[in-house]
Amino acid sequence: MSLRYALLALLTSRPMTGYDLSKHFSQSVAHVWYAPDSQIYPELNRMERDGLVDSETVPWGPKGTKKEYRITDAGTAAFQEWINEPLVIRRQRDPAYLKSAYLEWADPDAARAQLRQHLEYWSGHLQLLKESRQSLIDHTHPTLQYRLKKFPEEEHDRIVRYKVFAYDGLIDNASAEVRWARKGLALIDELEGEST
Amino acid sequence: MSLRYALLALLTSRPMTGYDLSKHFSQSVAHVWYAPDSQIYPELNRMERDGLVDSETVPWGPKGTKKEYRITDAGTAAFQEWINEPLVIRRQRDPAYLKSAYLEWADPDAARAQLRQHLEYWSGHLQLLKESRQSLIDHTHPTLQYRLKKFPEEEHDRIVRYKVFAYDGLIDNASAEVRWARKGLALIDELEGEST
DNA sequence: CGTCACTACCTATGGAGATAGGGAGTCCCG
DNA sequence: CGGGACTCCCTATCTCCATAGGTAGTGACG
Repeated sequence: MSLRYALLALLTSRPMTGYDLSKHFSQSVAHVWYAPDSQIYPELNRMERDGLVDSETVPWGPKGTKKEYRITDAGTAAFQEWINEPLVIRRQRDPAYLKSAYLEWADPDAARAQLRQHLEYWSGHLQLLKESRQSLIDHTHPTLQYRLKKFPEEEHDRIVRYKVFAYDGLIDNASAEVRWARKGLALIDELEGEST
Repeated sequence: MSLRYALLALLTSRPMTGYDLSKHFSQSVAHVWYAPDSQIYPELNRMERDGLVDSETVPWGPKGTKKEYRITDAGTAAFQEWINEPLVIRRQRDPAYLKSAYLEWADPDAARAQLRQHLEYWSGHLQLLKESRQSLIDHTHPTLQYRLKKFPEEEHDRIVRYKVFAYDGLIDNASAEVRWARKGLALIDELEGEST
């Protein structure tokens, strides 16, 4: 059910089409949550049925139209209720760690390739997270700008600091992954001899 | 499909019943992978159908029987093939971070309760991880003992070090979560005033 | 006027995972 | 010998999520 609230969260900043939301989920917000459009469109329909969002059909070009979704009061209330609810603890289940616990069965070069892959993915991710964090701090983050307009100036610092806090956690996690992969590569070199 | 390989991984140490495997998944191995028995039993049946495991019905008490699963050569081969395959990168998707990015909408006490919950969960988890890591190092880890018996002495250090490496990564992650939760609690105190 | 990247919206399908049960046997303790 | 905790095996159901498609309009470029 988190997808629903992730959508509501985005819609608290401004009205958007399903396509806009989908873009966000595969770009900036993807650090916090991700969903393909095949999940988003049906969910938006359900949310409209449940009265959490309103849709307005707006013209787009000579013949086309698009549906812009706007959060309703009921939607805002539902979002706020969710944010105050106790956490649902998610078991973390990463195949990378499962594999790493049995690396003695692996071909050293395959193991190296995997750790390099892990390193590459998390380094890139870390870079993006750092850039997003910075764009929050200097208020160049696009969604943040829409969001801040809805709040008085004296609230801005508070809003930004919570978001930076979230990114700090994500950055710490990503850094740990990068460190871990590097350590693994060194370990393989030590136990199996230098790479070929 | 990771469940299948997690099961094979455990069965490389010794034959087990579905119940044994289920116990492992909710106890020691739960740090790396988790599955409820409702997933395990059907998967074992499919694995037997696919020839990755053999089952032997052994008597248990006067009337009862139990089915002990043993990995086959085909199973070992499949496991090894999997371990050498490139990683399937998993997007991390933790509702705790989604919520934390919108904490300005939350009631401060609810936010505090959530972070305390996060802190408690990860502190406990961290403790368990550290204990498991130690039991690997001093060879008191139960599954490890079975596993080492199957390998010559000179391999033991290598096997243990890979497992410790996996745990080191998990411990680093859990530590990051603990740090993050503490930082969040301090942030709320700073922004909203001390807790009531 | 064609084509190409992009915007916009949607469906089908299947696997994974969580939750919630059921039913039968064992073993020990009081 | 009865009750309770535990062992053992299994099914049903529902949500989530990923993958892989499909259709139609837009706007810019050559």
